[in-house]
Amino acid sequence: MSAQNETPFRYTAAVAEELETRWQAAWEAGNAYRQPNPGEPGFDGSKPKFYCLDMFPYPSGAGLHVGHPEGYTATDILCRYKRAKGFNVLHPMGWDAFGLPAEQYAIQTGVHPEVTTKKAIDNFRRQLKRFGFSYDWSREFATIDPEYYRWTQWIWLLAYGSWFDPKANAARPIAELEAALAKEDRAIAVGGATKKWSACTKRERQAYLDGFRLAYIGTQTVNWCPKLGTVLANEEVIDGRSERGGFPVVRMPLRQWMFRITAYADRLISDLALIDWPESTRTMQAEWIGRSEGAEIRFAVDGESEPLTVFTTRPDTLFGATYMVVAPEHPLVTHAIARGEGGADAARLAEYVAWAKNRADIDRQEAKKKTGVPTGLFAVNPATGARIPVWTADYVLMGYGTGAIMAVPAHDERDFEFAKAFDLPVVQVVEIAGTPWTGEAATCGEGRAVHSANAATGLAIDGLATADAKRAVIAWLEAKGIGRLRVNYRLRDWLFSRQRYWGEPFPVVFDAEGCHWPVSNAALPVVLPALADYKPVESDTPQPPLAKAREWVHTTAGEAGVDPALLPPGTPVVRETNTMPGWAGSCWYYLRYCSPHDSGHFVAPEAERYWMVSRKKSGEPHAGGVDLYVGGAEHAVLHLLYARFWHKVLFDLGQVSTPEPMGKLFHQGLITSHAFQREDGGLVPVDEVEERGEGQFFEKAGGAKVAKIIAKMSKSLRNVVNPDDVIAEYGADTFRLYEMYMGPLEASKPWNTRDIVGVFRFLQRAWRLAVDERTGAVLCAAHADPKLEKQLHRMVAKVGQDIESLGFNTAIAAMIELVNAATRPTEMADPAQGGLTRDQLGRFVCVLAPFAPHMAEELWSRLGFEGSVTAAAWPAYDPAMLVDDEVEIAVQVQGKVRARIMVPAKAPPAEVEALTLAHPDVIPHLAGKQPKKVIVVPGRMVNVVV
RNA sequence: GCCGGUGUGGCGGAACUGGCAGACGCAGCGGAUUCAAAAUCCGCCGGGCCCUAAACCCGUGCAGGUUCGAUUCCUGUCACCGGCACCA
Repeated sequence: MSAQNETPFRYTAAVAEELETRWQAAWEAGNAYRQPNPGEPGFDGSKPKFYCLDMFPYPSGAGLHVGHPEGYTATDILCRYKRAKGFNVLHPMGWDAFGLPAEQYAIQTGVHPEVTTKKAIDNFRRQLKRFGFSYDWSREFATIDPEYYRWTQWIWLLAYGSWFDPKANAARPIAELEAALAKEDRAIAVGGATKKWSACTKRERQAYLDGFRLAYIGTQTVNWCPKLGTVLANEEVIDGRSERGGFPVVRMPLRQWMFRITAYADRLISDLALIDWPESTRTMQAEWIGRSEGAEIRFAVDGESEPLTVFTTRPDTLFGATYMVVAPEHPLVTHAIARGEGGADAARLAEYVAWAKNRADIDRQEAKKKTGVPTGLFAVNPATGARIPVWTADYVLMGYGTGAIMAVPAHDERDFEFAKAFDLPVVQVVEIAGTPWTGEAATCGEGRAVHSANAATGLAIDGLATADAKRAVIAWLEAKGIGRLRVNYRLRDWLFSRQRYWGEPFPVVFDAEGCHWPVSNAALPVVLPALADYKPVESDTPQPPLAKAREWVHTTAGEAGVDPALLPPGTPVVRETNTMPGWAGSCWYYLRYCSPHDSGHFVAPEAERYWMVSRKKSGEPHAGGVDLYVGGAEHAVLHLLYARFWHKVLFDLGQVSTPEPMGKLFHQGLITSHAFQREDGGLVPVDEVEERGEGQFFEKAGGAKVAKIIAKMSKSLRNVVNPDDVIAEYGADTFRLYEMYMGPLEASKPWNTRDIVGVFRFLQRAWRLAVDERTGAVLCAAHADPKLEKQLHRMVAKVGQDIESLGFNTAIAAMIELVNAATRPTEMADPAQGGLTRDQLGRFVCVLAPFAPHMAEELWSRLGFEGSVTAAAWPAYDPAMLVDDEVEIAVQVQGKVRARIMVPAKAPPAEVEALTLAHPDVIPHLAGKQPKKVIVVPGRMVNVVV
């Protein structure tokens, strides 16, 4: 007799597959997860709301990997639980489909990105649906949908039409600024001179306003990646290489569209305090923005009309500034070369600058040996009055501060190293307790000022602590008019153009004079033209592929949709051929989900107010809108910073209700895998290794011993797990359960296929509690076992708490414990004896439902309960059931457990003490001595100290 | 170098605000059932000492400290992971 015949109704992969696809179809047909908006039929305004968002995926051609369903399962469990607890739940899904990853895949396969992307989306959708996630698919969209990117362009135009008003510390329409300039006929800087607004040309006015727009065009030193054929944002460059692909990046000046994110630097830092985000991510953002407080000091330079301005965080060390350094790109270096002070030095200087410019960032970082040459110029230290040399060196970066420093070798390691290398003077001006000055090394940190007084200049700070010395020097600088307090940021403006095809076109055109004109909102979207040859141009200079769409590029103002009030319709114009970066669409997609089909607004105001406005327990409004945002930590300073910036612009302009987009953020941990490592550190793919004996691994070829290590999943290591395979072998419910049972959601943890069977067996046991494997009949206990009833209450309470704190692994453990306790022995006279009653099974199934929704729905239906388990309320528990009448407590003597006793839970300490001291296992350890002290922790333990 | 995080059985992990270390799962071992196997059910499962058991001792990276009591708090230290990195 075969096993199949004995237990034909066992829960197997085939059974799982059948019931999972059947229920998925039923849920879809019944719109089980459709969440209406306020004002729509079926909307229940009496319920609280919960907006739970997953980071939407890039639909790559490789399909879903096991990391995607980790976060998605977690949010699905939470959303199902919240629905059962009576919330209106917004839980949408969509596709982040523009940008480099999708485009690179298209280039690899030689198929147009539109085709590959749509195919990839279909595949991702199919895979996600197979997991049974409870998304409201009626809200689905992709960032490549013209009806979506129409609003991406609209938001860009909004930023283009705005400026940052420092007085309001907020964005304002640029029309207000323009009106004020015209009304007051203000004099503005044009070229080197100033001119009245009324006397300025169109182009001059535009250039001036471009200095204020939040989305502006300007010439910047950009990161050009020849291999990718595009420029990249600072955030996309890691150690001089592209974040995507790891290709070298060079820096070059280019006229590009930018976002004035630096205007928001302060608010982007300070508002981090308002949101419930992981500390690590907030720290990373704060460090990326890099606020530092210090002073700006202007040094007079011999023979130069303009002073040399530096930024320093240590103005208190001004007396120790013995030389100055400017970046090789600094304009003063050009002057110095032209002036040729010091004869032969001019040639050396020019040579050094050329060398430094061509030196890749990577080389700069590797060789930290200081290099530099004197400019031949001299500046005056305003504190000492001394003439100090001005050098140029590539350890000073043009992109930070003013691109120039005052060097204080005594108290800065880099300056010290440089001074030693080129024999420049070193003067100690700070005495630091615990770090005596030897002259052998720089002493860094705070202390007291020394050798810092000069009667001639009137500055004397000797003896002052660093903080006071800073204040004193700044006050002196301000009085002298040669410096001031200054806050500096590491953050640069955000480069927003890409020389790629697969992105949103900019809704802007240029006239013959090179002036830019916005496409009017009514003419949106500016649709990405179909282009057969979309490949990026691998070159040393940027060449956007869209330039190849000649008919599209060369058009008229009227054709392009420029407001006739701005430009006559017949004016010949060219379209912008750069496209927006992949980040554009993900900057605001969470808003679109609130009203994805609204054709009149980027988000319907009423929907935005309903879904995005939350209140804290105290009743005050929360700064952030989305109640829970779950995704990987790799976007900590990219997507998550950009989205905050866009949201703040929209907030300032009255388009959204909250200053922050995401109230609570959670990063799921990385799912890693195994790989094998040779003694020399080289990694060996898993399929080239065999196990001989217990935990001993050897390379198949050569037989060298290798060690099993944890590594990221990668194609080259052939340790990538495909979710489809796992679902085929065990079903979606098992997959969901396995990923949630692996460990804490936030921890990175290794995939171990062998362990999956554990949760599969749990589901089989749960099934067996309700279904007779031999007959398929429903099986229920006739009478409730009081002990099991109590455990069921505890399980309901524990799982509910654990879901709210995202502790899914322990929640599952609690369910397993209950099922183990309720499991019947193999040989049972009457299957209706033991196990759980129908009522108990119903409650268990409700708790199981968020985790394994398909099995839960099937059991719910088989047990004959009304409706769908997806609509059932979360079971109540009786708090009285959570406490025991009698508890076992540990009895310790000198902190060591010597006995265990059963006592009533509410036994008075004196009684416990008496029981303890009389205990036969305790008496020998007292050794006849009188206990000094007895500590009783009610319900837990008792400790006797002798 | 700086910042953040993590170190618990053979493995993944559990342990609420300091209170019985190792829940739950995997692997392993033993038993019941079976002609046999699978499946199922029951039991054991950190180390030492020991024929076995009781008892005892050790044990949460390492070394100290605070405490009646430390995986949990403090100091130092090592290792690994992530981020930043000539940022003035």
